[in-house]
Amino acid sequence: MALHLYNTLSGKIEEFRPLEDNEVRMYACGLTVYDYGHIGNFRTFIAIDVLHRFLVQSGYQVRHVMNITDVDDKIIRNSSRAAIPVKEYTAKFERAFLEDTITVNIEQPIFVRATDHIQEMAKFIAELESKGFAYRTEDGSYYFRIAKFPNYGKLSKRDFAGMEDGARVDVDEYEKDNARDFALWKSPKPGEAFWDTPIGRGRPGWHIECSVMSMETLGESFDLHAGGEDLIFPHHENEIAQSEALTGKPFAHFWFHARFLLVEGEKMSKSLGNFFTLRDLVLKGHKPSSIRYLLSSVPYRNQLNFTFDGLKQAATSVERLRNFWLRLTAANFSEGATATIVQLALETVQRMKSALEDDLNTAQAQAAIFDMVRKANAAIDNGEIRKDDVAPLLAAMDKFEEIFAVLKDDDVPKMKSILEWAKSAGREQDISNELLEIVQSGALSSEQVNHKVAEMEQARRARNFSKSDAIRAELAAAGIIVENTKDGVRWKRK
RNA sequence: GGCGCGGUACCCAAGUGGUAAGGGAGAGGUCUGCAAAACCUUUAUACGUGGGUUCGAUUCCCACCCGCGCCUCCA
Repeated sequence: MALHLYNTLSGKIEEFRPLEDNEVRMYACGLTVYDYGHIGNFRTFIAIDVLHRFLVQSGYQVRHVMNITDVDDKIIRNSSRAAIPVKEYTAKFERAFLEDTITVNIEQPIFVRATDHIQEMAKFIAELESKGFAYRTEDGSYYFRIAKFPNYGKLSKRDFAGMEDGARVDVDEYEKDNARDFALWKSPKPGEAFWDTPIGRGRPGWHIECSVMSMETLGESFDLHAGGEDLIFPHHENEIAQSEALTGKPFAHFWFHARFLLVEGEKMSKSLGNFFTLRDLVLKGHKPSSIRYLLSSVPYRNQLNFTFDGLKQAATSVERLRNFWLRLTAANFSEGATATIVQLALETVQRMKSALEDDLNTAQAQAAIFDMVRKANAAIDNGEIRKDDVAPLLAAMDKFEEIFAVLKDDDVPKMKSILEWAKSAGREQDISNELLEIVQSGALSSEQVNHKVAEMEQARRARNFSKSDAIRAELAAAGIIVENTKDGVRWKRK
């Protein structure tokens, strides 16, 4: 079997084959930086990241470009309201977005910024105009002429054939030839930000940036284009129209769309009060690893119901996996190997691979690792695991980690920096006690903890339990949990 | 109205034409100075409702009910 993905363009699950043998060129629509990224954004970005990571794991060279939209109507409006330049307005959110991608362990793509490509966009539009696909209106805006592009609608499966030029005229857009024609370039209204270009003053329409930047970085035809499901129409449909009108070649071959999530069973919206940015959740004391785990646990084409209960469950699940990893690395096993265990590890790797090859079925991949963990834990208890079994089991865990990226415990420093941000951004009132407690567990260095734990062990061996309990309590207060297992003592941060 | 997706145990959530993965939670037990971790057992006569096809359907078809998405900005 090989990787099979649902392709929005064909409406079917297809085998994914890159245009060039070993290289995958993919482009993803990133964030419009007029605000902080919310969990819906990150559900999509994590789905794309899982794809990226799995392609790498499958042996491909991956060239993954993600755009940052740093000019659009909302940005223009908000920045002019705040009376600050566009660039200054977006810089803050752009920085936050880049930090957030690191917070949830997104394998870094090549980021490209819309405002760095304005001149290329103008050139692109000029070429479209010379080929008759674009026209200029009286105010200096440019529109794409849909009637010239017969395939319009092929991605979103819409039929525009019945639409004649001028058949329906939108009163607000009286300058357009056809109501469906979309903006390539917008002339500035008084006071609005603009760029000077050979096609005049103005700013790009929403869709043009992705056509320009993807073709510039990946070529006229590339393998895969990704985004949230809402982008299918009009954004991606329009990108196809512009791009293929210009080049006459197929644009992206695969179209990958992640489904919207629900929050507590309802559509996320500010008015319902269930709208959360990534930072909101961390401030409430939720670990980035829990968030990532929950967001990746439901296959990307299924609706995911994001709940706080689910977030707690995710935290426990991650904990279970981390505990197993610790147990495996800490315990002393006898010499030799047990064939059934080695076999189990190999089967698990295979199960994960098959699951992910099946349109990235993350739920099944997770089920596979949990099956292994349960069986291996039981085997450890029964003394059936020996030294040479550890490496294959760890290898399976590593394969899992390469995709899901939740086992490595670096939550505390990440949460700490978000805590610092909150203080500097005037969000003190949103800092929860849970967050403070977790961050506090990072206060003691590992050396300090090791020292205390050794002291505690000494007291325990001397059966001085009042002293050992006192140390245990002291460490617990500092957010350190000490565990005495059959295999010896170990500790972890809360 | 057009196009599309889904309704599976207490919760989250896979999946299959032959009678239901996984996680969480609950209950009981083992281990343990305490705590934690771990393990074992247990928790869906059954997959929205009603029909149909079939030897057999949760899985296919039809209708209905409910939820969700796109059709204007939105991951």
